Amino acid sequence: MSSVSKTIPISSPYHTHKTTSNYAKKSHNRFIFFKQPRRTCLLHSTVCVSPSFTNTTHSVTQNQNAKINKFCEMGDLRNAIELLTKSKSYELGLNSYCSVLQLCAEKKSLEDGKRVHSVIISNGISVDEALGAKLVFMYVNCGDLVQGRKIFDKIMNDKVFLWNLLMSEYAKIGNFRESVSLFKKMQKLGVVGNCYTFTCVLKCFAALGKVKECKRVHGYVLKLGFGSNTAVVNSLIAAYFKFGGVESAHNLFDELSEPDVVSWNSMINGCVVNGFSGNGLEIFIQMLILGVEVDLTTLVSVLVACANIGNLSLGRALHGFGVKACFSEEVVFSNTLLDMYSKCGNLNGATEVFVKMGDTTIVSWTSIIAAYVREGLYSDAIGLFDEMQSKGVRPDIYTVTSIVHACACSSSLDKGRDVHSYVIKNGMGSNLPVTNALINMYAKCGSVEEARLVFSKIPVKDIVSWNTMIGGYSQNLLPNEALELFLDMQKQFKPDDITMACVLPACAGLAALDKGREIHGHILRRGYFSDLHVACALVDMYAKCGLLVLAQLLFDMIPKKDLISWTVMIAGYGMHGFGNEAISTFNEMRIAGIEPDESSFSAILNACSHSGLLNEGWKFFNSMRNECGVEPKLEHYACVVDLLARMGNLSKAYKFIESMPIKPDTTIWGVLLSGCRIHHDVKLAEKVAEHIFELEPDNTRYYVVLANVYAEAEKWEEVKKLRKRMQKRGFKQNPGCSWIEVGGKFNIFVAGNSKHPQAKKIDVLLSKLTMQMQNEDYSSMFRYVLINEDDMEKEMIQCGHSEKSAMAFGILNLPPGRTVRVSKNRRVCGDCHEMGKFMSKTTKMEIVLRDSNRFHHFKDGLCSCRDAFIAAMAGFDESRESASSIGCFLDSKFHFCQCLPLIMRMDS
DNA sequence: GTGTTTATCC
Repeated sequence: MSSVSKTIPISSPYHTHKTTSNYAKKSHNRFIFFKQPRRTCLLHSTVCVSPSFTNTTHSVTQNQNAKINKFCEMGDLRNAIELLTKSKSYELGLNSYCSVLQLCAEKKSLEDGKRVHSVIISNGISVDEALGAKLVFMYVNCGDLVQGRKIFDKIMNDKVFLWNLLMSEYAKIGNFRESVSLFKKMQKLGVVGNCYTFTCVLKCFAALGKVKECKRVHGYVLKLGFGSNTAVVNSLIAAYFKFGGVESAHNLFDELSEPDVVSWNSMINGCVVNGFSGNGLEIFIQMLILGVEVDLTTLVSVLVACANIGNLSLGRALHGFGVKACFSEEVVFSNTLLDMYSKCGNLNGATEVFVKMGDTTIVSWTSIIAAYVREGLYSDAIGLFDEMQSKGVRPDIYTVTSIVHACACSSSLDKGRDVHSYVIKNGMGSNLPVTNALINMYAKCGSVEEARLVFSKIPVKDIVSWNTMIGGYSQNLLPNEALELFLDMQKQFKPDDITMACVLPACAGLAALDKGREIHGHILRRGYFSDLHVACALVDMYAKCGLLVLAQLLFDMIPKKDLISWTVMIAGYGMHGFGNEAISTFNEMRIAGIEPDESSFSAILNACSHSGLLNEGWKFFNSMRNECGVEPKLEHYACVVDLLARMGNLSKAYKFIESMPIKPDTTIWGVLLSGCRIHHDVKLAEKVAEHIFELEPDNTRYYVVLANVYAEAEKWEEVKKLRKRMQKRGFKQNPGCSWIEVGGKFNIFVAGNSKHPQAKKIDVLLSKLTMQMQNEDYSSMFRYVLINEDDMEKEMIQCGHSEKSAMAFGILNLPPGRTVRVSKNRRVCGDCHEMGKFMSKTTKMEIVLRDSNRFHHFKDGLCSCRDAFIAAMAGFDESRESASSIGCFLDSKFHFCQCLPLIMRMDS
């Protein structure tokens, strides 16, 4: 780096055009810049055309042949062919045909070549080795590989150069198999290869992923004495890098007596491709120190290295370097440069390069589109994509992948579908990056069915396909599907760190602690904890499975915590009711120099809600915009309304909602409605409810809340009216359900269903405990009279007390000292909440109950949710009012997945 | 020799 800036005065790359040529001359004595030499014709120098004059009339023949040769020498193909065609067969020597064919080949004129060939045929010339070779060369060089091969097979030439020609031609079109099979045939016939043969065959074996064959060729090459041939060793270096043999490649390079620019480039590129960009840069600097010539390839590789490690300053220097070396007109240079700026986070630089480009290719467009996507400017990226197409540039797989990603990130489902049909129409449907991006797009846009459809149609899936689909299920709150797919995947693939990060949220969603622990073991064995994504997902999983202490322990083990890790921990404390711990963690984060974002403010405000910390909540809310420049969203306003309403500041909460700069949704009004219920404000409740019914007339849950408000005020007429209004809408609710994992097996208790094998034992225990509770006057906690059961639909009122049964099952089946961990898909009912406390006191067992909103730790007759809230709500179960009152009223993203665990046995 | 796909939090 320093050597670059010492020798080259770096000014802005954009202002160097005028002085370019002068500067290039000046720097010539230190660095030699050159563009790649044009591929010279190999055959021109190696083919000896035997001058065989077998025909009669010496002077005429000589005359015609000499004229043709003269035309050929001057490159006048038209006249050469004209003369050839006009001449009589006996006037022409083989030499003339060869010369004309050679010129056709050089001019890449297949039409003319074919004409010469037909003249040869009609003249009845027998094609000898030399003429045959020329014909093959002409056809191959003019792009007709098939015809060339046909003639080659007829003449069976033993000249190496023809074999090399065909091999390299097949390699060029990507038919490495054919190239390799020619090599094998050649060996069978005893044709000894030369350096061109081996460079080509190494390339082919490397491309085919044949490690063993490459090593065999390596040995063969040494035996034949090509071990010090720079070109051959260069191919060996490239081959070893291809298989990750970084050390072998280095050894080969070190032993090279005369490394050329290709050797250096191979080393740099090999390092960069294998993830050692830093080493690549070091080698480049070595090159500069030694004064080795630097070419376009070198610059391109080094720019990629800069992009990989985000070294913008070196990238800029190389920009100037390249401009001075006259590479600015090279599309490849500009494309790489563009991408470097983008990957180093400098969109302006990337855009400037793009705008100033003379010629652009599909790569340029893809790079600039990817640059916008990288910056989160999705609609601009989509706009560029459309502009590109309107200019007649057809998107390829790379472009499509990038734009599908943009659709995924901006939830542009319709555009995504458009691109999908383009993919199908253009036969890109079998490209894995494309299909994987499509799966991701559908999943991110919430259309899991379409995602699954694309996934199912892939015949050979890679690990990205599996990870994407598993993650898609997790994100769409389908943890059972995610875990099921995770099991399927393991039949074919070893999960990697990304798989872990994709599947852990599913464990968290189901509170599947045993499965989570199993995955944790996997993570430890494979050393995945060092990955931040994995570590955060693990902390989150343990927090959501109720093991807050373990979550905290793991969190402390994360060496470099980022915003997400802090947010996970803050949210973890919050959902367990540790508001003060959440606050101190939040403060610690800020001291660590990490600026909070929307999500971390959600986490801390929710934590305040769960712990009823009104003043603190206000403080955080105000600091959002004022100190941190984060614009509050609906979820943040909802937390403040929750805090105000819970504390009885109902009119203040109402005014707060009215003053909101964004339109309040039903959640916000619903939170206030719940507050009205707790504080028995019928009038305000009616007013608030009308706002809700206007916004969401079909959401019956708020009718239920209002019905409870009326019932508690004994306004039975109003309850009746409301019930009629509700019946018109219809009322449906999923069953309440609780589950407990014992010995890796899920035991599910559905409300009102007593089909569990241990139902009798559970009933006996619960009856016994209920009796004890009544004796100890626990029932006095139930202050409210329930709405008359006959008045309301039965299923609406029935709680079924599934959590009670699950807790009882845990007590009966777990050894003493173990914590009973129960999860519920809805809010805990007040009755069961009291039972939980009582159980923890009489059995001396700790019970952790996760409801749809938060955790309740029952210990020694107390609950972590603090019973201040219980007094206001006791006796009301969640089936009558789902935005109930333990903890906060909120139904935000903060809530747990409300799915039931369908997989009964999780052991794989 | 340049460009593309998967993950953690609220």
